[in-house]
Amino acid sequence: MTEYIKLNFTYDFGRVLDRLSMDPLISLNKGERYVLVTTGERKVHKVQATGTTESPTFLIEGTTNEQQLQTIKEIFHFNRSLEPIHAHFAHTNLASLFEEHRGTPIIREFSLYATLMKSIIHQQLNLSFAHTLTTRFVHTFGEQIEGVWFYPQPEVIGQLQVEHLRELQFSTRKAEYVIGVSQAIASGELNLEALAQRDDETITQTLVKYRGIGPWTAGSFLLFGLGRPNLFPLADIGLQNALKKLWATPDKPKAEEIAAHFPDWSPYLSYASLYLWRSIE
DNA sequence: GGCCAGGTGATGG
DNA sequence: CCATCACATGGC
Repeated sequence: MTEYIKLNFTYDFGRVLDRLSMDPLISLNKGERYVLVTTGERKVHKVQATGTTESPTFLIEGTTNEQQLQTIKEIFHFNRSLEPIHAHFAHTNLASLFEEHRGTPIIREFSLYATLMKSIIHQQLNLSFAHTLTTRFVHTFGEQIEGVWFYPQPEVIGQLQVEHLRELQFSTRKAEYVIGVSQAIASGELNLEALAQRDDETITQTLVKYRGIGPWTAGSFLLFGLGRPNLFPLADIGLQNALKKLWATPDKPKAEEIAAHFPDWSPYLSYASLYLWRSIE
């Protein structure tokens, strides 16, 4: 069935498509203003913008129940207004940044498992090679449904040997990480859907017990997997570079120098992170 | 050719 | 507990 959505806040879907188009595994059409969403339930949903940035409306195809519709709304930030966030940053030192990127939402990854796999694969790699590796991973072990690629299921990856991923040019360590985390999920020891109900701190403490998941990856899971609003990954090189540029300093700011602004930016640190990343893309 | 990349775990003090 | 280092490979 097709659902119609109308938002009562500024929302720039063009920017959303620009962002999503950086991921080679996502099918979208900028001209026709739609993206095909591949959820963890292995269903394809078409989300198409029909309105404007100031008066945003959307058509959502392929949902068969209310839960799926809610998932889509959460992925696209349709259920949370951006206005309070812009109002909050209007009187901070990031005001110009937020004005420049007005209406940019946090877009979540399409599945929690995919979030972890993608984050681990992307660790310490330049974006170009990271995309190559992720695409090989999905094309080799994933599944194509209705012409769209889905991430593999954890059961499939959990049964692989390190050599299988080495062939795709994974490092030995990265292969171990990906397989190990997949095994934990496949066995039921690690239940991401249940974990998602807990608070940020509990989720981080649970995830970092697994080899290959450190603070950065846990932060990515919270921010991009769950859309949590108050995350700022201090260790992230991209954010350090973005602030260096914004503040026009010769060196990257130290963690303490960045953290000093957290009181001003909270409880929306995630949006500060997101808009800073945008500023260097 | 050297340094870096949307880090992490192991090691040694 | 903190600083340092190996890891693995492509991009520039």
